[in-house]
Amino acid sequence: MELAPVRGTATIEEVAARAGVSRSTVSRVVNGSTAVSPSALEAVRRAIDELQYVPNRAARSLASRQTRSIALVIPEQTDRFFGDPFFASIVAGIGEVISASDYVMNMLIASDDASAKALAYLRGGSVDGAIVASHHTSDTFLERLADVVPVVYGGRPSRVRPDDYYVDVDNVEGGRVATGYLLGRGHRRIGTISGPLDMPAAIDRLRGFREALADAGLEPAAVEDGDFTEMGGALAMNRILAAGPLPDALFVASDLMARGAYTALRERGLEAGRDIAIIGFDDSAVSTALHPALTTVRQPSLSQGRHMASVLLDILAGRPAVHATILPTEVVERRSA
Amino acid sequence: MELAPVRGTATIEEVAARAGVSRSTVSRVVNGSTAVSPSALEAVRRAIDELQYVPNRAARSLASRQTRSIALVIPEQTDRFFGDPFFASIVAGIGEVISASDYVMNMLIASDDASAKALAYLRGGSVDGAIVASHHTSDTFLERLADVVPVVYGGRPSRVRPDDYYVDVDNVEGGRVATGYLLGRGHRRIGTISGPLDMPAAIDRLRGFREALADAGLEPAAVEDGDFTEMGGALAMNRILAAGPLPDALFVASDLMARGAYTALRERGLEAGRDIAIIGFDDSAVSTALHPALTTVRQPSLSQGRHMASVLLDILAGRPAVHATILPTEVVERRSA
DNA sequence: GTGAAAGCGCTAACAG
DNA sequence: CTGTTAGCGCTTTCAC
Repeated sequence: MELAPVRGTATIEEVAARAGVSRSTVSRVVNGSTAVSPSALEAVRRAIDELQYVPNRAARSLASRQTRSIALVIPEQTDRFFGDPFFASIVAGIGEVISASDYVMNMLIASDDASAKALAYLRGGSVDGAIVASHHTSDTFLERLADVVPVVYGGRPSRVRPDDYYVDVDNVEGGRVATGYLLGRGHRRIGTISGPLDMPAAIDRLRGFREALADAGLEPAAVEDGDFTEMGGALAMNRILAAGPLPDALFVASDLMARGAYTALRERGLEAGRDIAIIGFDDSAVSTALHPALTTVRQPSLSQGRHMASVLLDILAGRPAVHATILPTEVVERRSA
Repeated sequence: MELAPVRGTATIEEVAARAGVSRSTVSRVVNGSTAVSPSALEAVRRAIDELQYVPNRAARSLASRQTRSIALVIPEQTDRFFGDPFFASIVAGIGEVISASDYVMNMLIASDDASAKALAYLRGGSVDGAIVASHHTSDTFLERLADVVPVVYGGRPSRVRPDDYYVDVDNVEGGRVATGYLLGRGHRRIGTISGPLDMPAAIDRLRGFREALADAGLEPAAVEDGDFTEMGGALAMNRILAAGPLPDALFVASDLMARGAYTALRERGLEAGRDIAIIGFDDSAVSTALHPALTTVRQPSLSQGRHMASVLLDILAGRPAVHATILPTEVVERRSA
C-alpha cells in the first residue's frame, strides 16, 4: 500500500532538469551563492516557482549538518507559562528576530516530566541552538543542554559558567530602586511579596529589597513568597494581612502577583494606593489593566527577547557574541504608590 | 577549520560495531521491532547506553519519510494567544497526549505576517501532521495546509470540507443554554458581548443567543463585539453602558471578556451579580478569580486538546479517525448570575 | 561559472 | 533472526 499522498514533492533534481542545469547550480541558487550566472539564476528561479519547490528540510540538515531551527525551551508548567504576560513579551521579542532570519523556532514546554524527552530531542540534532526562557535551580537537565548545542539563557543562570551566554535585567538594582521609591514616598513599614526562591530573578529582587531597607536602617515588615503567580500573590497577601498590622507599602516582585494582591485586599475592603502603597515589577499589560493602575518597575521584556535571539544568531553565525547582556529597569509611576 | 564540536555524535554504525551486529539490527532495536534475538537486543541496548546514542533525526526522517513531529499552528498574535487561558488548556491537553507518544510538538505562532514562512516550513516536510488551534475566516493559508499534511482543526473551520477533521464544542447550544439560563432567572432585557465575527466559535455562540431570545419572543438588548480579549470586553461593556439603560443580564462569550466587563462596570460603581447578571463562557481560571465568581458555560478545553491530539495520532497511524468530534458544554453556576 | 561524485546517518526491502 | 544493498534529497569538495 502506498503511503500518504506525496506532498510539496518537487525535488532538486526535478528543478534542475526543468531549468536545464545541474543539481549543484540549483543548490547554489537556493542557498544564495553569488557564483551563478544571471541566465542560470533566472532559469532556476522560474523552475522553482513553477514547481513550487520547497527544499526538503531533512535532506538539507543531513547534508549540511545544520537544521536552521532553534529551540525555545520553557522550563515551566503550561499554565504558569501562559498565565504570565512576561512570557508573552519574551516570546514575541524572540519571535520577531527569529522570523526575520531564516531560522524557525520550536517551542518546547519542558516541565519536569517531559524533560528527558526534550533533552533527547535536543541531542538528536534537531536544532542548531536553544534559548532557555526561564530558570529554576532545580532544572538540572538544562546544565547538560549547553554541552550539546549553543544556549542563550533568559535571566542569569543559577550557576554562571564562564562561557555561558545570557540576557538579563538588573534585578538586584530593580528591587533596590523599587524599595527606594517607596522609601522616598515616606513609607517606613515596607514588606515584599517575592517570587519563588529557586529562581535567580526572585532571589535578586529580594536581595535588592533587603539591601535598600538595610541601607535605610530598616527591617522588612513582611516577606512572603508569591510564586510569581496571581493566586500565589493573593495567598501571600492574605498571609501578610493575617500576620498583623497592615504595612505601609509593599514591593511585589511581579505585576501578576500584584493583581492577586489587589484581589486579596479588595476582599477586605482595602485598596491599593489608598490603604497601602504597592509597587510591582514587569510593567506588563496587567499593570495598566489594574485599578488603580499599578506603579511598577519596568523591565524591557520584549527587548530582552530580541536580545536573546540576536545573541544566539550571532553565535550560530560565528560572529562574536556578548556573554552577559544586562538591560536597565526604571520605575513607572502610576496610582498605586 | 572544524565545525562546532561534535555533539551526541555516536552513529548507528558505531553502535553496531560495538554491539557486534549490523546496522539493521541496531535500527530494529531502536524502532522496537520484535524480530531481534534477546542476546542481540541486550548487546545493542548496552552499546546505546554506553555511547549515549541518540538517532539523528534528519537522517531518520530522510530515510523513513516521517518526521515524528507535528505542528501546533496558532493563527493568532502572540499577545492574544498568551492572554487567553483558553489556549493554555488547549495546549496542555494536546501536549499531554503528544508527549505520551513518540512525537514531538512544534508550536508555530503564525500571525499573518509570518504565515508564508510557516507554510513553507510545513511544506518543507518538517512535520507529519498539524493541529490548527483556532480559526479565522481570513486565514486563507490554512486552507492550503490540509493539502500538504493531515490537519486537525480546533473548532469547526469556517468552510468544512468533507474530509476535514475537527474537534469542537457545540457553541450554538452553549450560547442557547447560557441565554436560557438567564431567561430562567427571570431576566428579559438581555444583551451579549460576542467574540470577533470572523471566528466560527463567536458566530455560533451569538447565533445560540439570538435563537434562544427569539424562541422567547424577545429582542437582544445589546450586541457588541468584544474581540475575545479583556480590553475588548471592557470597551464593549462601555459601549453598552453608554448606549442607554443597563440591560438586566449579559451573555459574555468568553471569560476573559467578562473580566474586562467587570472592570468597566466597577469603574461606574456597578457590580456583576448585583446590578447586572453576567454569564461567561469557558470556565477558565479567570472565572473563579473574578469577584464575584463568574457564572459561566463550561467548555472542556483540556479535553478538547486531548481529543485533537489523539485524532491526529489516529490519522498518522492509519487508524480510523473521527471527522467531527463535538464536546458538550454545561452551565456552571456561581455568583454573577 | 558549472557539473560529477561522494557522502550525511538512517530505514527498508530483500536474501539468506 | 540477521546482514547486504539501495537509496531518501540535499550539500559540498573537486575538477574542469
